[in-house]
Amino acid sequence: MFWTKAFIPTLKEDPADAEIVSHMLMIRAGMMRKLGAGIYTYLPLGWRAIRKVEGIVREEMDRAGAQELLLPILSPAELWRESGRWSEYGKEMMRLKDRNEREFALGPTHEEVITGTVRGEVRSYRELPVCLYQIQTKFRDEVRPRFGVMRGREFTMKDAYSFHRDPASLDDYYKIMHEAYTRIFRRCGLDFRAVLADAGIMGGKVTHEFMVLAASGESVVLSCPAQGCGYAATTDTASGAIPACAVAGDEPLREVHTPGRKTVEEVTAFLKVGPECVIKTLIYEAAGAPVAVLIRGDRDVNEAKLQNALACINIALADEAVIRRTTGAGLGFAGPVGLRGIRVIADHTVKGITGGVTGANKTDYHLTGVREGRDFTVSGYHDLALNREGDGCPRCGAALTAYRGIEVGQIFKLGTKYSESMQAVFTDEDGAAKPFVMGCYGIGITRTVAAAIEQHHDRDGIIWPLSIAPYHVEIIPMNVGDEATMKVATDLYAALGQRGVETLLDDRDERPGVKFKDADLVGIPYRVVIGPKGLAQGKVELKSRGSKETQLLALEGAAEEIALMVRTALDKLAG
RNA sequence: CGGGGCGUAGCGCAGUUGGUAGCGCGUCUGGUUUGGGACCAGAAGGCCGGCGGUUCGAAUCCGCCCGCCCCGACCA
Repeated sequence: MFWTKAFIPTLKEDPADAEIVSHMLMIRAGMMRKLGAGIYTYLPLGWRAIRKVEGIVREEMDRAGAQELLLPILSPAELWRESGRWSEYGKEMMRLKDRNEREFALGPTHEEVITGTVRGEVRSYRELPVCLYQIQTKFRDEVRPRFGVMRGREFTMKDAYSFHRDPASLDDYYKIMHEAYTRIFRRCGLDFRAVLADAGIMGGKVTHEFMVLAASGESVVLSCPAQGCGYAATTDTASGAIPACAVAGDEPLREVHTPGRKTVEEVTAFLKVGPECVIKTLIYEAAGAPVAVLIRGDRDVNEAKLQNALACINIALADEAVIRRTTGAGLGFAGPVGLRGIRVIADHTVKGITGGVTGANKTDYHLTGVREGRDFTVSGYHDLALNREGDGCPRCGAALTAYRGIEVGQIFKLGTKYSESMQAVFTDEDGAAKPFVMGCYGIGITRTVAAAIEQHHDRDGIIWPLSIAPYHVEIIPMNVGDEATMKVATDLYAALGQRGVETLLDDRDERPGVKFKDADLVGIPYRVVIGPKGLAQGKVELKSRGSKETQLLALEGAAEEIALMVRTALDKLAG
């Protein structure tokens, strides 16, 4: 491609509304433009990078035995009612009505559609396992779209669904997919980790997220530094030993006046005790019913764990009216002692507390000297705490360390959640109708591109991994007015093209500085400068983006040499 | 949805006693330049987010709406 013919609108300045590097660079390098919050137009350069990632994903999915198909974006509400997610999915799902007031969803994910597709078509265990995938646009009405393509409302995703005869077959295939994902992200040139995760609304128990390591990542991973342990999990799902606190004195239960002290911070400052003495009491609403959740005052509740403990997806902190109704007190004075007519569950950190501080269920009063077991009991203890750095590894006990990551993929063992609710069954060897055992496997394509930029850039711009770069080589003729220079440039361009090297030739009549700046910004891995310095010796200058040194290549055979370099580097990434 | 901020030329921004709008970059023309975002001269480009109000007069004051960004609860 010749730059003068290409649509690559680069910008000198950072866009005002971009916060993170990948977002700024994708705009500045002319890869995309914003149309609305979380909605982007992909310009040719951005689209090429996206298609590179898609290509790698396709190759690896095919290698793993999956077959590509294309499901519709628009799906009737009926299908979602079958699985229960029409109501369960909540506001995140984009919904619309047709002219006859029939309801539809814009697919945020496709378990229902694929299950509806396979159901009735795959009838025998002999046809299993089967895995189908698509690369397609997904819609999610995110509460807060942000960070460019990282959290968009419309984004490209690869989603695969596998159907199995039994859990053992799913287990085998899950491993194959795990391996395929590892190959994909390695080929994309990413530094990543597979970590244990929470299944959330997808259902199922076993799931891993693939995290690209980046300080700008929205996910936090807790991992075990101990040699040979290997435990790593997102904070949504991580468990870990929380250090016990010294048991406070065994004072009698006493009511104290704590006017206006609502938060743990205010109460502990007022009573001159540590936050670990407080039994924090949060009133949640789970499927409309209030639940009191207790946790030690120095800890926070992990809502993903709470959802699992309550087996309820729609949970939220109750508003003040509900709190008043259930506790008889204003916000900030709830406590488990004497709390009636409401389910009370607690995190393990609450067990055995003596001399504790809790709300008195009476506005402006707290209780001190509270003893678990004597003054109150709970209906169950669960792991509800948000773990953090320093907590003990659940496998080996070593202190966990934390790092941030961008979630680019997730694989799930769904089990029979969808096949059962949607009556998708096959006939097994014994003649019995059984629900498919399912797995599903997602990759955020557009997010992967952004993650790659987060990991590969410098002050001047993007430094593409060769495998996903929009072009392999950029040729910069120093003086486009000079016939000899242009002859060398266009000959090299043609020779590289013949050898399958994707090349961009910056034939703009611009000063060198402008072209160099844009070349750095756009980040094509190899740059060939054709100018008087080299030509005087019959040579061209080759430089890798991101490296300082330039090497001179003899004009003769330059195309051959560059093509070989590109091929070798790509092969190396492909493993 | 709650809290904070912003909407003025393609992009980045200025614009306070209220008097019909400016700077830098980019674009176009001409010239001089040409190894890391050149210089000179000239030019084009604005329903000042929208609607309503106050006023002789509104980018500026008031109200409502829309859009965008950031901070808190979600997920590929």
